[in-house]
Formats: sequence, structure tokens, C-alpha cells
Amino acid sequence: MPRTKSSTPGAPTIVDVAREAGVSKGLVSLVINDRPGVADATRARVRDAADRLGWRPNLQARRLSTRTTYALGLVLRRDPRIVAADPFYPAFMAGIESVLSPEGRVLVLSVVATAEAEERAYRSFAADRRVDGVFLNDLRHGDDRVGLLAGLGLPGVLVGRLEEPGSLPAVVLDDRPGVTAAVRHLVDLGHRRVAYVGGDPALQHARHRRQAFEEAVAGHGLTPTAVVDTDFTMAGGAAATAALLGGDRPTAIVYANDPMAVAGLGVLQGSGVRVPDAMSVVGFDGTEIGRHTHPALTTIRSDPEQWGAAAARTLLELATSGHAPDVELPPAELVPRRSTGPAPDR
Amino acid sequence: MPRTKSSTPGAPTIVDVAREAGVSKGLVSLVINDRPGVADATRARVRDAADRLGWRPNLQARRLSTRTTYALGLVLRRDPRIVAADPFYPAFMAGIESVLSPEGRVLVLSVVATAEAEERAYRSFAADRRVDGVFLNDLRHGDDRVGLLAGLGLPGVLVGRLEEPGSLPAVVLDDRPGVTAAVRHLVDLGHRRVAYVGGDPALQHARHRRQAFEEAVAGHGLTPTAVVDTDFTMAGGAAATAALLGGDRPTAIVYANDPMAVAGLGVLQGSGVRVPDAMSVVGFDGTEIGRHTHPALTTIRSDPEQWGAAAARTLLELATSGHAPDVELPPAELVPRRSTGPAPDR
DNA sequence: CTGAAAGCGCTTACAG
DNA sequence: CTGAAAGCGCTTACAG
Repeated sequence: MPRTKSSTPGAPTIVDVAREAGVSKGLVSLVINDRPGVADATRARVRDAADRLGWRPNLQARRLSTRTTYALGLVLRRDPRIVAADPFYPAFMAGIESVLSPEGRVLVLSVVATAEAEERAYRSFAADRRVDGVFLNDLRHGDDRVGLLAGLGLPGVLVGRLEEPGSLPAVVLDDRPGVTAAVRHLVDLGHRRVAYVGGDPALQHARHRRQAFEEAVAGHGLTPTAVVDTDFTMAGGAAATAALLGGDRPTAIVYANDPMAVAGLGVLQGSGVRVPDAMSVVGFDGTEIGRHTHPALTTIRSDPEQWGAAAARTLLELATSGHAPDVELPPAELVPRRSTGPAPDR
Repeated sequence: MPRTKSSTPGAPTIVDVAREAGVSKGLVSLVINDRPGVADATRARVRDAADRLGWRPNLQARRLSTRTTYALGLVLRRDPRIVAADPFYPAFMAGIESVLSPEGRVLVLSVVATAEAEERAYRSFAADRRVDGVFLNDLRHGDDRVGLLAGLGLPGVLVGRLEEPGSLPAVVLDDRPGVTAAVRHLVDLGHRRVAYVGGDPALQHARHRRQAFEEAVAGHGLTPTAVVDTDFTMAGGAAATAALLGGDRPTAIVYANDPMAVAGLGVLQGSGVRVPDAMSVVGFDGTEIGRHTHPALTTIRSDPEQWGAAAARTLLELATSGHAPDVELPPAELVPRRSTGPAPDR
């Protein structure tokens, strides 16, 4: 049986409010959307009626009419068991939330394990019109998601830099100054044998960090003792550290993220290599954990929360107006703590 | 200008499919929703037409008709700067995703900082009918969210146990066996002076763990050397550990989560207290990081991902059918590693 | 400055 | 087994 048109039971609708205020429902719509062309007295009368009835516009109906979802999408591709160890995304998501929440918008999250599932997630976001736009995070070399989104007609914002100047707005945080400062810090402490443990080289930011390291070392007339690519996991950081101890041993290691540095610290201590006396260690992220290791971790700090907030603002603007400018955030910076010290045996 | 009814431009609608298949749109709806009462040949014809046109039912329209949002809500109340250090929720969320994603449903996440904002988040989920139900996580003593949800008419599932037998289905994982095993492990190693660093006592699971610890210790005819409540943060764990070293020193410390245990490890090492020679340490969570500390962390492992998956299944069932049974997950268990060893000076 | 009506794209009884 | 029509609760030109 079709429900009778706006009888009193159930949540009030715009029809109830219109009747209560003695106006048409079109007018109610104008008022709650703050459109011009409504007399102040009428406006007040409608507002009062809505308050009295405790009416909130039905989001689904609004979505259908405006063809807007009031939601933004984030796809995380990674092993679910690893996601817990990554300190970046929780903070990044908190930043997104900080701008969406006051706007009454929400974040729709999709955690997937494989590249295929990732593509499916974007397609499904688009096909179901589930979100107004998506974040393009964990940018990869020759990333095909830009083309995918273009084909799907789904607005997207780049979280980071893509080498090909793209059609999508980018929200960028430059790692370079932090890495450069870290290398200078080590050189100033007398280190000449510095190694690097990088993240997954398929990821653009892993490449950028590594490249910044290599250039910084070269800038001091040195050559890296070793450069090892891994996958950003603690297990990867531990294995790389063990390998570095086996070979031509450096006096300092720079890691591409904090979890790897923490795992490296564990391996060094387990091998009887004193930090920082025998080995200096530098992380990357500036996360909570580095404050509480022993020794506390010298690290390169970026601000994932600000990054998330800026990306959300940019995506909102893009989805609303059709374009948005690039944003450049304050660059990463060095946070010296106790895991770096003078080079041994000078 | 009102858009002309289903002209060809833009995405195809159910009307286009109906025309293409030569049936009414009502019939198309029956077919895609797998309702009985449609001839197989017709069914196939409709499916073909939909495929040919690349049609996917519009989610917003469907939501409006069915009064279902195809989304579940999770509210996280915590300092955004702390969220990154918590290993539980990313895994828990991955578990939720693992059941929602194949169903074409999504998780809507809200990260809030205060109790007021938390209540607002639930109210807004309900008022905007943004989700079909919510997870009630981080259960607190005398939690008023159960009443709040009842008032809002919003289905909810308890993630954990509430002491008052409630009207809401609960998905429970018993910490007790893990804690009991940890204490037995320590006693077997000769420890008689065991301390406990607990989490925020406002949280039910913090109380349960603490209580389990106290009962286990009493079960061996011992008394805890000290029991310190904190807030589950690394900073809290570090401070509590420092305090324990100042007083009547224990030979083993059990922590209510891994981050606190890791921070405790840092303080112990910084104070020259060798682990496990002079002090045994037990964590709680079984997270990745504990594998890579030095020494590797003995911990009590639960399975946040399974927990998330079970909670999602239960909430889906509740939202669909109006009720769902409680679920009891396999209990937490001890994972002995290197941070526990024989008690010193017996 | 306001009202009446059509439209968004589905679902669902009801009548055949 | 199928079709025509009303309804979900909004928004938006258009006419007054």
C-alpha cells in the first residue's frame, strides 16, 4: 500500500513544515538552503516551524534532487594486517574529518588488498555515485588511476606530486628539505658512511625521499654507503638493517619511515650495536612512537593531519566548482632526538 | 528547466533499460532485485538490456525508496594526534570492510575529539539517516550511548561487554584467558612481584583487563605489587613505568596495550633496567610492532580484524531483520616472546 | 516575494 | 506473469 502523503506519523517532512508555517514546500526549501528572495518574517516563520517539528531535511531526497552525495571517498590499498602499523593514515583521515565534519559531510572509506580490488573500488564509487570525489593517495610511478578517474568522470585530488604535470589539482608536501637537513645533521656529526633504507619504490613519495637523500649526500661530496629499497613495513626495515650490518657497515642509517626505523633500532640493539654510539638512526614521519623508543628517534616530521585537511578542502572545492588550485604545504623538517650522535672512530 | 524525462544523454536510468528491453520499469526493478515472479526469458532480456546500456541502479534513488542507506557508521572519539598510535582500530576497520565491501556497502567514519562531538555524531547519523546502524565501541562504565541510540531509533551493536544486560546485541571477545595465561607464565618464571599498567578506567575493556589481572594474581596467592591506571597512550605508559621504578620495584610489568608496553620498554632501557634480565614485560594486542622491538614483546593477542568482521555481520543482520544474536569470539591468548624471562634474585 | 507543478530515479502494492 | 501509477522527500525553474 502506498503510504499516505505525509500523514503525521514518522519523521516530519518538508510538507509538514510547510503546512505548519502556512507556506508552500518550495518556500521551505529556499529558506533552509539560505537562498535569497524570501522575506525576513517568512524566513523566521519557516525556521520556527522547522524547529518546532524538529525537522531535518532528508539527506537521501536531497541527494537525489541535487545529484550530490555529500561524501568523499578514500581508498586504502594495503594488506589489512599491515595497515595497523602505518601511522600516516589515521592522522591523515583525522585531518580530512576535521574539515568534512563541520560541513555535515562524511568520509567513505574502502580498504582493499589488491590492485584489482582498488580499481573496482573507484569504479564502484563512480557507478553508484557514492561520493562526490576521491583522494588519489599513495601515488605510484605511471599511476593509471588518473586516467581511470577521467574515464569515470569522478573528481579527484592528488595527495602528493606526480611527475607528469596532470589535469588534477595536487596537494603537495615537500619531503626534500627534511631529508636534506637530516643528511646535513649527520655530516655535521662527522658521519661519512651513511646508508638509506627506502620504502616501496613503486610509490612516488618513496622515490622522492630516496632521490632527496641521494642528492643531499652527493651535495656533501659523499656517496651513500648503501641504498636498500623495501616496502615500508617493519619486517622490511628489520631485514634491510640486518643486511646493512652484514656488509660494508655504515655509521648512520636514514629510514624512509618511522616503523622501519623502529624495527631497525630493534635489530641493531639485538645485534649489540649501540645507538647512537656505534650507529646513528634517523626515521621519517615524526610519529608518537619515536618519542618513546630508547633512544628517542631522530626523525623527519611532516604533518599528515594538515595534509588531510588541505586535501579535503581542495577536493570539496573541486567537486563543487569544477576546479581547485594546487596547494603546497609547509615542508618536512628535521626533529633531532637521541638516536643520532657523533660518528664513531673518526 | 525541468530535465526532459530520461532523454539519452547522461547515465542511463531504469526507464532507458525498460524501453530497451521492451518492458515496464517496475519489471526491471523486480529483475535486478532478484524478486520471484518473472519469466526466465524476460529476466534474461532485462539483464541483457541493462548490460548493453551499462546501467547501474542509482543508489540515491534506491535509498530514497527503500529507506536504507547501505552504510554503517563508526564514531571514534579520541585526540586526533593519538589515533595514529593506536593499532586496534585500523585492523578493526579492515575487518568491517571485509564484510561490507562484497555487499556493496560502505563504512562511514567520524573521528571526534570530545564527548559532546561524539553525541552530535550519533545524532547526526540518525537525523540525516546517514547510516543503517552504528558500532558502539570503546564502551564506558554507565555508557549513555545505549539510551541515546534507543531514543534516536538507530540500530547499534555493542563491541564488547556492558555490565548491564542490554537490549543491544553484543560482539564479545574475552580478554581474561589471555591475561590469566600471562600471569601464569610470569609466575612459572618465578615472578612474585608483578605490577600492572592499565588503560583508561572509564573504558569497560580497561576495567575487564585490570580485573582479570587482579584475579589471576590472587589466584596464585599473590598481591599485585602495584596497579596504575593510565590512558592507553605511550606517554601514559612511559610515565607509569617511571613511577614503578621509583617505588617498590616489581620484577615484571603487564601492560594493558602494546603501545604502553613499547613505551615502557623505552623507559626501562633508558633507565638501565635490562629486559628481561631485570624486568619482564608483557603487552596486550599482538600488534606488528611487538615483533620488532628488542627484545620482542611477549603479548596477549586478540584479533581485531575478526572482531570487526563479526561486528559488521551482526550489525547488518540487526539493521535488516531487527534482531541479531550475541557473538562470542575466540578469546585472547598469550604470545610468549623475548621480553619475559626468569625472575631476578630469587 | 510566493505557489503550484514537474522532476530526480528508484520501489512497491494493485489490478489485470 | 506483467503494466500503470503512486510514492519516497526533496529542489528548481516558471508563472504570478
